[in-house]
Amino acid sequence: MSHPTHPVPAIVIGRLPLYLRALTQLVAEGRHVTSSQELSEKLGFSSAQIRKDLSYFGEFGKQGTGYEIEFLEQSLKEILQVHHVWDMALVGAGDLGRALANYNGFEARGFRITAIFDSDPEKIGTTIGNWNVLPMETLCEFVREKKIALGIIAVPANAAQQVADELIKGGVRAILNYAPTTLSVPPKIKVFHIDPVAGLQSMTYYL
Amino acid sequence: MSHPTHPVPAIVIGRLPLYLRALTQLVAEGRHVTSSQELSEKLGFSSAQIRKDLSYFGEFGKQGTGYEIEFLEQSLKEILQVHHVWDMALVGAGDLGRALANYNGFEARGFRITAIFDSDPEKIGTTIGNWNVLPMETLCEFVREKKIALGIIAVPANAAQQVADELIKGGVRAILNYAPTTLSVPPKIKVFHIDPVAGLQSMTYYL
DNA sequence: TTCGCTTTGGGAAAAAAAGCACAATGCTAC
DNA sequence: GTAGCATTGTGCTTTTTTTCCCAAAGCGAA
Repeated sequence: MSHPTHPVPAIVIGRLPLYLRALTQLVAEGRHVTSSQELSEKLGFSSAQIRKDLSYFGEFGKQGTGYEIEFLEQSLKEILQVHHVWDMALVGAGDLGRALANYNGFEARGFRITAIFDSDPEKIGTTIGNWNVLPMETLCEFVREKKIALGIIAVPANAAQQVADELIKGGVRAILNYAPTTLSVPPKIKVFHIDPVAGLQSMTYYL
Repeated sequence: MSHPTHPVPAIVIGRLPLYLRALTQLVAEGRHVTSSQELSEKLGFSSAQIRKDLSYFGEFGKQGTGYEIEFLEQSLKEILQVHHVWDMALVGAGDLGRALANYNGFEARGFRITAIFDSDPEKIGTTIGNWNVLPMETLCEFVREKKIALGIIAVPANAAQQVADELIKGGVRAILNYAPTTLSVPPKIKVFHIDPVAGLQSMTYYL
């Protein structure tokens, strides 16, 4: 059952993709059954935590045996709604945008870049991978037209808020933000922020 | 005072870089004083949480007034040890490695790429930005020689563990991992993992 | 100076998250 | 069939994290 009656803590949702990633890796190794204990060792969470997280969504395991990997994998994909592929609009055709466009790890995990936008006339019309870089002015309409729910921001910090506003105007409901700045968005819009420097800084504290 | 007697929760350390980023932004806007209330609105944490987080390290504010921005910024930099610049070894000269090498947001925030390594003979010797791509075989010795404490892994998932082992053998103490796989490392080694797809997947749950 | 407004720092309370421990159950070997 | 071992799901406990709240203190106006 993938429709819990009680709300699931966001911190639990944040771990599910990691469980899913580990399961997919096990499938690739030809494995069929695993246990919370094994996942615990692979991922560094306690086995009790893994079992409790999964139990928010139903019963997936067999006592004495563990979890049937393909079944749990499929269940998690449905819970996270990545059993079908999401279209995404990528904004920013700089080095980072190019790296994201050429990254071929999206599709297998439920995502696909549908178009790339940039405001630089030098870049508009150029080709990255299989895409033509489109002008920023067409972003909002494109997103609305194609009912795209996800946007990726890969522009400098000072342009990020403006891009976010355009994406949201077009109807995007979640944003993956690579710009090192906090975005201000309506409460319904989800934002996931990637800031490698923040990660580095929290590690150097310990050195 | 930046030497707490009691250990500070890791979750608090994880927020400090975000406070620092916001403060740097305020400085750039020419501001001199702020409050936990203002930071709260900018960052989306409660003001009480911000005050309590800072109070682990001492008293930085003035009652009735708030925080002197430059002073708090400098204090946080010292706490996080990013008041001086850290050298980093980047492994992987693919699209992502190139994007990281060309990213110019590292240095201002306390980090600098010192060398780039790859195992592909086609890439070794080529130039990325100001760097020559060096052969993987020289990684361990280079890191040891130059006493580099930080490594960035930007290689495919199936090569990541091997690269991590080499970095650690050379003496690296923290790793920024872009490969979509969990690394197994000794307990003293810090790992910060960046997986955009995991972020996307935790957002699609809510859509 | 005094009043009124503002804001911090931190003790205490509340809420959230994690861990413990075990009954229930399944598998395998004999 | 039964003994022995493994593993889940979950109620309960403990720990961690967040929030609440207010005394103390700074500032500016009169």
